[in-house]
Amino acid sequence: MNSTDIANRIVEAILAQKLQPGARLGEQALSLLFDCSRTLVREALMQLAARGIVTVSSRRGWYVVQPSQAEAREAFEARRVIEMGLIRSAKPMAPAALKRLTEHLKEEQAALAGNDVGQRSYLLGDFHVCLAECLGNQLLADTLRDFTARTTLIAMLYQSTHDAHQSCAEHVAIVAALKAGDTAEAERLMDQHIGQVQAALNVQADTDPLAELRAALAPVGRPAPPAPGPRARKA
Amino acid sequence: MNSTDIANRIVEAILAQKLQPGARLGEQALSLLFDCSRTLVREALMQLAARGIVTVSSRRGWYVVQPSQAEAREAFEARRVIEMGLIRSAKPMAPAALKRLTEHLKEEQAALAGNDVGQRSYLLGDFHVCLAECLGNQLLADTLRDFTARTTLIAMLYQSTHDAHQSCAEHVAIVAALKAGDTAEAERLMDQHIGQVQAALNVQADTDPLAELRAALAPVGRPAPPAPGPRARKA
DNA sequence: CGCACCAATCTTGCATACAAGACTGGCAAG
DNA sequence: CTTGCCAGTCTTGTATGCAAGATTGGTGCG
Repeated sequence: MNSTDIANRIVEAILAQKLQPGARLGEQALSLLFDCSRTLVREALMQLAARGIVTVSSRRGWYVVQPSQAEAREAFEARRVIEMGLIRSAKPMAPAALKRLTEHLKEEQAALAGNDVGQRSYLLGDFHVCLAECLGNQLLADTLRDFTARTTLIAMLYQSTHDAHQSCAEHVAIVAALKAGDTAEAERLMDQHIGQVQAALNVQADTDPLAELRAALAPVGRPAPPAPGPRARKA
Repeated sequence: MNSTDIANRIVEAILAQKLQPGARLGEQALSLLFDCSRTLVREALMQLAARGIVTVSSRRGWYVVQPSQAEAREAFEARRVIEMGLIRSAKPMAPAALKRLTEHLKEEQAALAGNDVGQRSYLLGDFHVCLAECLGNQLLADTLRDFTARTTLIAMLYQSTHDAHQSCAEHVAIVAALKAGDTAEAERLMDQHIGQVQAALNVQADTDPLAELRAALAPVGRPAPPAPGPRARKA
């Protein structure tokens, strides 16, 4: 169990939505959990900080990042740029690569049939990483994994209502287009797909900095109280 | 002087071609240099390892990465995908952003006039980072910085013969196209530019694993001895 | 002369100790 | 009741110590 393993475990937990944005990652707690010294935990957290997945507040603690609205926009924009560009410049895919993607889609569908929300979330995100690998670029695949972790956190933070079944169907359509050699169509579908995911975010927060608190503190069984209008400050 | 500062210093040194690929980065040497304990150096190196800029060989030492041919291809491909996609999806640029790019071009030209090869290399690479920032995506800009460090190392490793003056002229043309609002032309120019840089690599090494040694050990004042043909092994 | 072996040395891997900032809860003064 | 203060506790920040693998240079044997 070295520091890279610990970092990977944390990333996987995020991809499976088992770690919320803002979750505390205490050095001692992790060292107990992984049965090692704080040194290794610290090294893992440092690596994740370099990848923009956790942040450290001086002498206060380590936390899973909570992307702001602007960062959320950048993350989706980045994924759109990379994935569309990747498809655009793709050469015809090898049969083995297509087979692997098809296998992945099967796994997604199996997870949708089951009850494991974590596995479902993980596979839906991993599709994009898998696609990058199949298109022949491990470097971009690794980059996309980090960006996917970020968008997963964003989806949790902004209470995305995106439907997993729809996502999977879109993945299927993308692979079908690739299989047919129609990269232009695949690119269009990918653009639409990322747009769908992004559009599902609940972005009311951009005019109401207390939205998160308000939602969290809303009385149970009733919808959150509406945000007071700008005039309310003077009332 | 914290670990992030140390990491940044190392990245800057690479971008300025002051650290060769394969350069040894001993923990103790760096701790002496930066007047701190090995702990901080180690954290910095861990961050850089997570970003793919250094590697560690167990109990042997830390080294600046030496990208393979395949990794070189991936790095250029990744930059092409990101930068072209970024330009393609660019909205018309703000005057302030265009001003900043123009300033940058001036700096490049000043460096070309001067003798500081490090500054020259740094600015030529930083243009791309700067462009990404001006196009409004800090996340991709940071990603590109790491990829640029990588391609800089590749250029050193494969003895690129690319001309700095030509690169700068191409940057000028790209900014001109952006200023004119002609993103299609800018995209085309960027594609061509990255292609030029990539094409300047001396890729004879792919059939001759000893190319590096042969070049390094060539008698001064004469070109490197030609690689013996495949038959030479039997001779 | 060549080769295997071994000790000395160097380097990282990991744990632990201690220092110092940040937060919490209680207590007392207003 | 509110507010300011202070001690106790928790958490990270940094250095250092020791263990163990890797390398190297020398030495003795064949």
